Amino acid sequence: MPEGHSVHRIARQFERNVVGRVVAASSPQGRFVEGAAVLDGREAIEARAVGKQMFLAFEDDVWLRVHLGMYGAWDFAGEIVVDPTIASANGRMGHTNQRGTEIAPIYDAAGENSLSSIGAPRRARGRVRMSEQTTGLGDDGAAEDGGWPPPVVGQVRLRLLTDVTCADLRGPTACQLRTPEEVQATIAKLGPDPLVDDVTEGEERFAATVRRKPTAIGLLLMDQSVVSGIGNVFRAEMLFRARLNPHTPGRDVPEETVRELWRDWVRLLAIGVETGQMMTMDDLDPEAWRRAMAHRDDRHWVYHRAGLPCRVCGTSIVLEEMASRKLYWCPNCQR
DNA sequence: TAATTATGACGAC
DNA sequence: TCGTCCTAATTAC
Repeated sequence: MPEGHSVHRIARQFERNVVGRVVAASSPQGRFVEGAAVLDGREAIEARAVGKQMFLAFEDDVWLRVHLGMYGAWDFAGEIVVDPTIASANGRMGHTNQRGTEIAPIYDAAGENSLSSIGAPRRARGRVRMSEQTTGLGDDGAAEDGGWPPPVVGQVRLRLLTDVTCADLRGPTACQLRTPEEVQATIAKLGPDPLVDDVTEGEERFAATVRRKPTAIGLLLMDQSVVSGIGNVFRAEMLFRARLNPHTPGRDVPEETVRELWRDWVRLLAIGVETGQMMTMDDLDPEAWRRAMAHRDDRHWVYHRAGLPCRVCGTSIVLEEMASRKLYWCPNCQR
């Protein structure tokens, strides 16, 4: 269930571990057999993330488009080269379960220590799930059942295998082959992504769009044609950080506030890509930061805090449905 | 063991 | 505004 930061991290994993290699592709689940057959034996050329979508280019202009939707995830296994940028925040790579507990760290080749945070990319042996969910792999994170390739567990739509790395895709909303033109068309419909587009241009585009719409800002932030990569968590948090009422029509949001929203997204996305977590409470003292990183419940201003006192004013956080998604906000702070 | 939940998005009314 | 699709962890019973 990733928002934009996760998809960018996944694309980096593909760049590190799959791009430049020939893949063996299969669809153990059986629902992408024809597509996998086309990919099989091709070299991966490029990995690109835009908003919540990832595009993998293969030889001969064959592109794979993947959208994880609510439940999708990539599981990496085998020898995994870890991007030092990605590994830096936690000192090791891994993702969090619902409680925010670090799980499935990658272990080094000796299977002993988790990766250190500094230095060149390193090879590791183990597994990593590229989403925010727990893997059920166990806390030791080891994939030491010996066999290669790893046994298929559950519903694997697509398996991409290099000589040393295994990437399993499960539960995606979209997994399809596309032509370069189709990829371009898809990307063209998306709003600016701070990690793809020039941030200044992005700000102009975002501000111009928002300022001419009568639609509630709470809806606009989730609209991928307005801005790419924001999901339900970042939406709620950004609105609180801006002290903005989610129901304010886009065109009524002060220009400077709209621009501040964009700049906030630039900042939060960068933090998200570095840490792998949606840390929306910055300006914390070291102890509070540690707590926030360790426990998901300590990480947000309003998300998932219905009925709890606002961290700023004590008012009970409201939960309401907006376009059939849960929206959390403080009716006192966000006027 | 079953029900619930989830960080998405699309299409039919 | 609904229903639908996709999967697995967590919670309820």
